[in-house]
Amino acid sequence: MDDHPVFRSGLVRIVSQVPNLEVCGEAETAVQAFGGITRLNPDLVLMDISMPGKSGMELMQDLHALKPELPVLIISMHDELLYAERALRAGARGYIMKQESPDEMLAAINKVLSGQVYASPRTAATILDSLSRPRSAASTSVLGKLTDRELEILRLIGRGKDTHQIAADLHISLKTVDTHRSHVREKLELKSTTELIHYAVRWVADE
Amino acid sequence: MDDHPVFRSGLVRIVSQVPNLEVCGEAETAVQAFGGITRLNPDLVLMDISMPGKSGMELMQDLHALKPELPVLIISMHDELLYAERALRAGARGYIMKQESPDEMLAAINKVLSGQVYASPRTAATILDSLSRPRSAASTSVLGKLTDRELEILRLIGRGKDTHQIAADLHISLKTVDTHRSHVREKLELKSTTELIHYAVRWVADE
DNA sequence: AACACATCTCAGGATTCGCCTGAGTGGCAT
DNA sequence: ATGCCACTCAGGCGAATCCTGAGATGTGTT
Repeated sequence: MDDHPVFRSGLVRIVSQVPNLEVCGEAETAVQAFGGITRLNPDLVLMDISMPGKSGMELMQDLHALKPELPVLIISMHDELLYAERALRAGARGYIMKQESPDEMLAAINKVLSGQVYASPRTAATILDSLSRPRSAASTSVLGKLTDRELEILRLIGRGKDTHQIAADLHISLKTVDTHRSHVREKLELKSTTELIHYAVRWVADE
Repeated sequence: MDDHPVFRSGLVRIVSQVPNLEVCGEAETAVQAFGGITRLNPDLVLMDISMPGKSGMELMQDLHALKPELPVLIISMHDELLYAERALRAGARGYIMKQESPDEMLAAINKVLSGQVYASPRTAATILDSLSRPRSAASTSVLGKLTDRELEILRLIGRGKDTHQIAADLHISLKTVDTHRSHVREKLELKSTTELIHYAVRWVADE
């Protein structure tokens, strides 16, 4: 699943070239993906987590709750260790970046299919490192203190969305978005709304 | 040029399917692209620009300085009118989003190849609208429409100051700052406060 | 099983903020 | 002198924000 048709086309081609692999379905949105997965019952799901509207992370969690044994490989466009860790924690079996070569993509796919977990060496090293030092790092950055939902809202704020749009996108109450905003402001020690937006925009700018 | 090999692969396939189109080279980085373009002398360049990094924008300008007549179609992952306008101003002949379908990609490519400028209907409408308002011919940018005071306010907003701080800094009434803000919003056609801050922060970021 | 804890969700009320209308002053050009 | 523009500010109304509190769910602990 990916909301970039051309990228998806390229990925399908790469996967199809391998004899024992076959693409049984594609999806552009979270709902399409969910429907397709329940209907087609695939052996593996390739998923981009940076998608418009619904959070890919949320879909990841729902999917994992529905089919815990279904391996999912996350294909992300950002090199965020933060995302990788959260994705794996949400039940993903692998995390790879869009920048990677087709060969590396196939390697990741095969590894996940065989039951192993895939992560780039750098990602793996950092995650293992953070596990060995549970509390000291306290998350390399203040952003680590934020929950998945809070991080998602911060990202949407950074993209220029106001509270109403965010509520609509996430299908939750305006009041809920409000609460998340407050928590983000509190955790990040931002005094005003302006500072919050300022921080969010700058953070999103250097994803 | 794109730093996502799989996306590039998909794009190459789509372009290759059209009889009279041929891909003569690919590049992953700016330097590769520059070398390839001077060596292969293509009729058209398809380029992804990761705007936040700003390097794509600079490359666009350099490229245009080197070969002003070479048409460039920007493929961006951002649905940002601000980016589209900047890209076209930097010499690009078209601006399309990664979310678009292969058909739309081909339509854009053909349009640019035939010498026309491509932009999505929404993007085109906004840009044309801004051009249809005569105003001072001296202003190459929408920012030119702003008065000195308004520009100053916008800069302070971009630095993360809220209305109260700005009023204090400038030793004027909160209401006056309020009025300036309204005028800025009006001239820049920004719908909400969030968009205003969003615009301001990014403008300040690449002063 | 019982418990504490975190997360996500939402509401009500107090307050502030943003937005719109209107308006006064001073500079500058025709 | 007149018109235009930039800058300044106030009042009022609706909207957004901030704070407090709280229910539901899931997770991990004892």
